[in-house]
Amino acid sequence: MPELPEVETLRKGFEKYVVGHKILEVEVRDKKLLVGYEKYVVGKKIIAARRFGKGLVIDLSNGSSIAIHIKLTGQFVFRSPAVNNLKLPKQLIDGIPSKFTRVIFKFDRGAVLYFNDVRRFAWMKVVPTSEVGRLPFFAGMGPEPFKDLGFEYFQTMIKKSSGSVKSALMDQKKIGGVGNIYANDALNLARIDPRRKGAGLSTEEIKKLFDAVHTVLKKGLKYGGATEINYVNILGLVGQYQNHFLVYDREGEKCKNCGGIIKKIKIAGRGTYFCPNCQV
DNA sequence: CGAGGTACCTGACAGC
DNA sequence: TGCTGTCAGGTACCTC
Repeated sequence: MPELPEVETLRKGFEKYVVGHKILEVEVRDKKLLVGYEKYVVGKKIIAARRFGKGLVIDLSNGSSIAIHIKLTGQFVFRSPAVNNLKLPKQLIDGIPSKFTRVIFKFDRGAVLYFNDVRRFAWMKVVPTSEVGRLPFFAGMGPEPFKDLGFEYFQTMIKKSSGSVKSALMDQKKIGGVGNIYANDALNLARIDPRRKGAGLSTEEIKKLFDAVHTVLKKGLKYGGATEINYVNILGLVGQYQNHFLVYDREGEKCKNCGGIIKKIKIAGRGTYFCPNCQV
């Protein structure tokens, strides 16, 4: 699912292919998105693509930005004469535009950016670039791995949380960017039972977890993210991290660490996978 | 304030 | 075949 590695992979794609293009036309097919804001983006050039946690920010040449959260099923797929000449592997999503295409950005030089979203959970907001940080989602977000998440803060945060350690990892207000997949895998790598209360973890365990969070996110980035439902990068290609899950979506299979059988339970309403044998 | 539950939305899939 | 029910996941919002 779109978590830090997936959104970062998408952001890199924007940087490589979309930045520099000028928006000539916007076709909004879903009335929930961008309606009334077309005038702020048409005729403007895309100058940067930034990421905050699982959020994406596209900066425009007129001092406006498009803040985006692709939620569960949002996809951005870029096409241009140059991209069409690339020899892309046969894992392309098919049918763009499709009935799930919600917005189409038409650029100069024959380029097009499709925004697809099956479940329509995604949001897209146009705001002055200087005010992106005031949008509630960004304003409330905690520090994020590889950026400003320090161990001292992480340790304090985990120890004072009253719920399960897994819920704490997934709380965007506590840490930005970690979702269900990477929380499950990080806890397996740190050999910690996801049901445990954060307050009950030792400093040593918290250090292992801190390192594990970074390790699994890095691995996710290396494989271009995970495609569980329909995440794709800017070219429409699926990620590969799902082939390297430690425990996520592997109920009944063997733990890669100890060979124990992976179990699935629910924690705070979320599917939770762990190895009862080595995660204690 | 914090943590848990649920709505949001729709396709996939299991079971009848 | 086709219908019904359940599940999935990130966040907003409500409730305790």
